[in-house]
Formats: sequence, structure tokens, C-alpha cells
Amino acid sequence: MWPGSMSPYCAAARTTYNSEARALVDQDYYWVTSVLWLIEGQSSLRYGRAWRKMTTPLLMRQTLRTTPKIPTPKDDRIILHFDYDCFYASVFENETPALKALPLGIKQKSILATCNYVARARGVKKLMLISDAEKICPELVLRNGEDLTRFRDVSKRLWSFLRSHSWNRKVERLGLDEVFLDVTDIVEYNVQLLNPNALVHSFFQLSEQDPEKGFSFDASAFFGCTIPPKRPDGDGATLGNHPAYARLLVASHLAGYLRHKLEEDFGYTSTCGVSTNKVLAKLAGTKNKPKNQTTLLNLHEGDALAFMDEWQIRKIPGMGFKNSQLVENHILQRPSEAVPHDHEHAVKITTREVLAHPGMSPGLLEKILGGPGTERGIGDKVWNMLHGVDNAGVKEASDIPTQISIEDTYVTKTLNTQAELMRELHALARSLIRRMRVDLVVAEEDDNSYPLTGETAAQKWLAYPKTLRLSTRVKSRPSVMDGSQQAPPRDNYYNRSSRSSPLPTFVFSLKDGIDYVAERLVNEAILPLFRRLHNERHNWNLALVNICVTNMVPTGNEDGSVGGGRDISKMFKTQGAKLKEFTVYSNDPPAPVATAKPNSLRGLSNSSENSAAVASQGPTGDARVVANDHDDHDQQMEDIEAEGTAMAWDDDDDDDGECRRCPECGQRIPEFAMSAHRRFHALGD
DNA sequence: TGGCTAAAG
DNA sequence: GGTTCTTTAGCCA
Repeated sequence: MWPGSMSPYCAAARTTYNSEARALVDQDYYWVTSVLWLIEGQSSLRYGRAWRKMTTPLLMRQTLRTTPKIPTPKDDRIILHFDYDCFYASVFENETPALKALPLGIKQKSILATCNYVARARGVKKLMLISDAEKICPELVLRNGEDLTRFRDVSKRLWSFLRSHSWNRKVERLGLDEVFLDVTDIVEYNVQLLNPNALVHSFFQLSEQDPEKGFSFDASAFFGCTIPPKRPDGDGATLGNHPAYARLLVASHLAGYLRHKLEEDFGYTSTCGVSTNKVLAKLAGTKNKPKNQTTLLNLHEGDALAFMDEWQIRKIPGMGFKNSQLVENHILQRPSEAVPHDHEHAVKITTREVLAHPGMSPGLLEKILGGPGTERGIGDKVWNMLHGVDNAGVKEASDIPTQISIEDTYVTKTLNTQAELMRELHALARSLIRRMRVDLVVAEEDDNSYPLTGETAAQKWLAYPKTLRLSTRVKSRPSVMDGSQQAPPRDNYYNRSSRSSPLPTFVFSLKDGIDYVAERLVNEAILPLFRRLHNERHNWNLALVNICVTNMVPTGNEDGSVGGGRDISKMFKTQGAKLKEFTVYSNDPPAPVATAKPNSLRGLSNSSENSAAVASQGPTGDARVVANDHDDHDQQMEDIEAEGTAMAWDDDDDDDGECRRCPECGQRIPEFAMSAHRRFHALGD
């Protein structure tokens, strides 16, 4: 298969790109002089160039005027893109293997979030209405996927596995079911290891230290599919004469191995794309789904472009609905009002058509897509993407999410009463605290360094979120009053409004139960925010409530997370300062006569367990400072309870004066919250 | 900080 | 009859 005349791979693998410089004159591109190229700052001595052939002087003038720059492909990286096959469905199938043989759909409220391939074979599609799906496939087995916990857990496990095979920690998760890996280093290392005389019996070393750790593979062929399909007789590029070829080939085997392990060890089949940047890897992967992989052989200038040509621009990651439609409207010379704007109108146009459009250039794209409020440099970015050039790096793995949020929608039955609100707020707050403890707390390995915790299972926070945010969305009521044609504003994502405040530090106490912390969070922080959003005491018509913690301050530790936050006592001091602001703010509107204290937790907060231990695990070990600070906060919180909360539903109070003692916990509960409170007891955890 | 938009799965 | 639940990122004032 390999001509004997080819040079040894080891030498070839070290060949620089200079030796690969080539001109592609046989495509209908423009000629641009290299001088022009240099003037434009696009010079590249390392890479070959695509020369665009100009056929007419007119075109030449046009080209020189608009100077479309053909982006320089940077193909010195190797990127893998993993996509777990119908992930949500697979999670349920792994829990209950009998489901594998049945058509399975995962629902979220009234829509089908996803379904397995058995269901797809019967015509069921993702994002269908449940009612439609059941019509098409009455035997469809449905599972509820509104609670994402199980998916998050599995996603994290699979991600950790992939991460454990990375040398550079560049392992980026996209959603729950996709992962990018930059494997340039590990692949390059293994290319050097290839023995040209024994390709069939190659060994892939997964560890630089331990040469035994790895797997055998056959380097005489690609693993999985390739684009273009590899002809058995070869097509010129070989392991010996093309470095990118060797890297992609070796990478295809790594991808195959990782996919195999994901399936064997975890039970998840996946699809993988192998290429030199994120966009290409992701697109390549979609060519053979499910349970397969595809390596894009973009070995020569123009290969990436040829690959991109066929794609509808809407399918290119990063090209969303809005931008695709703007481009299509321009190409088809269609006024933007001409297309139905309400529903997602399919954008059909392909990369080829866009690039063939007269005068197309980064500048023109900037004109089409740019403007106030839009991303700067969008023209260049899209232009590059259409050429298969994507310089975005794979982000380094971080254990710390930038934000944790939890929300629920109330589409059929909006929230209107305080009881309903309290019930939902408590439920959301409990989920949030649970999530914070799962995602932000880790076991502390070194137990003697924290004698002050006095706890058996030493745990600590990876990061402390500083900010709490509450967002709501109200469902617009059809206006009965005016018969005008004015359509009511659409109830969409963007009709949210939000308020934020510092996150009280008691949420970091791991000693207290979730319910207790959640209850306090609702009463002491979320309700005040709610009142800043809604003056009315009821009839808000809430269609959505979201609570979110963000603004993470890493505690700074061994795990490679970005530094800062070393000194925890300092961190709590800042929080203290913030909390003072908070207190002031809460009192800012002249506090009304506090006749009653709705939601007061005084009964509970007097109990001795309540004192503290917030951050007793702080790495500084400065217990005194921390504890003092915390006491401060407690005091402030008491203040807020006494005044802030009472202020909250201020003015004309007719019913909030009455509080009753809960027979179960003895807490004083305002009348309106009593039913919610009882349910709270009934639910247990 | 908060509003708003866009995109992703 | 019905569009879920998030996360990230960017611009603007």
C-alpha cells in the first residue's frame, strides 16, 4: 500500500509546513499577488497559500477594491469532538436496559426533548410535541427529563474520563452531551513513535511516563470513516509525505479507543469528529451518526473550503438563526420583512452560494451582520468560518461552573398567590442548594489540616458564588380593553427581568440541612429580591421563576483552578462589606411599621446549632476571624429579618399580621404561608 | 448591575 | 393548546 520510495515517517513527521507549500490554481478562485497578501498582514511563511484565479479584469478590480482575504488555515492542531448518541435516552436505557429495545422518548413538559433510535426509526423526531409523537408512535415509552440531575451526573463522569486522557487539560464541555478535546500534544508524541516497518502493530502511548499504558492499533489505515473516503490505492497523501495525514490518522485511532472505552466502561455510544479545529471536527462528526466517527482529511489548501461549500450555513456551529437569515436575505436580495419572522424559517442557503455572491467579503458580512449591539469583528469571524477556519481554542477544563441556575416554568398555570410562590421558591431553593453542594463542594483529601472543622467527612467548597439573582417572567395577558391590532409582546426568554444581591454566607454552612438553608435563603434573600421585582402582593401571573448563583470566587487550591481567593478570611470580609450594603439597601425605602414578621425564622435561628461553622473549612485555618465575620453576618441577617423582610410586602397590610405556630416545628408562620409550610414538612427531604 | 440579544444542546 | 432547562458569551448604558 505504501510505496517503498517514501521517506521514513519519523523524518516526515518532523517535516515543516514549508515543504508543503503549494499553489492551487485549478479552482475558480481569484489571483491575489503575494505582495498584496503581505500588505494585508496575512503573510504566512509557514503555510501554503491558496491562490484565487481571476478570470476577468472586472473581477480583478472588484477583488482589489474589496480585497477579500482568504483566511490562512491553521491546521497545526488536532481536535476531537465527541457527541454521545441521544444522550438523555441513553441515560435512561443504562438505568433500565429493557428500554433499549423499545421506542423511548424523553419529555420535558409538552415537548419531546429527545428519543432513542428505535423511536426515530418509527418517525419520531426530537423536539416534537408529545401529542404528535404519540400519534405517530402510540407504543412510545415516555420518561420525564425535566430534572437534569441524572444527565448532569453522567455527563460529568464521562467528561472526567475523557479529561483523564488529556495531557493539556484542554477538554471543553458543550452542553451535557458534547466534549471537545485538543489532543495535539498526545497525537504528535505518538506520531513520532510510529515505526514505518511495523505499522500494523503500532502502540499508542497514553502516558508519557508509563510506556506500557496504551493500546495497540493498526496504523496502516484510518479508524472509522474519512472525508473524502480513503481509496485503497491512496490518493497521493501518505503517512510518509504528509505530516497532517499522519496526525489525523493517529488521532482517528485515539478517537476510536476513547469511544470504545466510553461504551465498554460506561455504556455510552458516541459519535466523534476528528479534524484540525472545532468547527470542522464538529461538522465532520455529523457525517456518520450514530455510533461512528469521521476524520476530515483536510490535507491541502482548499480541502477545508471544499468541505464547507456543501453545508447550509445554518448548520455551521456559531451561525444561528438570526445571522443565517440575515445572510440569506442579503444573498437572495430579499427584504428582511418579506420572510415570516415569527417562526423559525428554514434557511437553505449554502456556504458555496454565499461565497460565490459578487463582492462577498469580510467587510460585506460585517455590513450585513454588524451594527450596534452586535459582536465586533463578526464579519471576519463568519468569513473565516465559511472557509473552515476557526481559531477558537478548546477551553481548559475547570471544575468550577461560572453559574448555577435553576428554574421552572408555569405555562398552563401561572403563579398568582403567595402560597404558590412560596411553594415554588422553596422547591427551587432546595434544588439550588443541592446543586451547589454537588457541583461546588468536594471531599477534602488532607484531613489533618483542618482540625477546626470537627466534622467526620471533611468537605470544602471549590468556589463561593458571590451573587444571587432572581429572574421572573410574567405571562402577558391578552388585553381585553383595546381592540387594536397591536400584538401583545411575545412571552419569550427575553421577557425576563431580574434583580440580584450578594449571596448570604450562611448558604455555605454544610452542617445545616438543605431544607433549613433553603428556607432561610428564601426568606432572607430571595423574597426581598422578589419584592424589588414585583410590587403587587398577588396576581403576578408568573410564567417562570429562575434563581441563580454566579460570580464564583475560587477558593484556590491544588486542582489547577485559577488562583485568587487564597485568603478565605479576606473573602468573608469582603462579603461582610457587601452584606452591609445589602442591609442598607433593604432598609433604604423608609421601613414601614413592622407590625408583623412574615417568614421570620427567629424561632429557628435562636437554636444553638445555628451558630455558624460557615466556612469552618477555610484553608487559612483562621477560625476566629471567619467566625467573627460570620457572627456579623448573622447579626445583619437578623436585622434583615426584623426589618427588611417585614418591609417587603409593605403597606396596606390586611392579612399579614396573623402568624400561627407550626405544630410540627413551633415556628411562627404567617397565615398565607401556612399551607406551603405544611407541605414543606410533608415532603421531608 | 441589569437589560437585551444570540447561540448552543 | 402548548417551546424545556440551562449555560455561555457579548454589547450597552
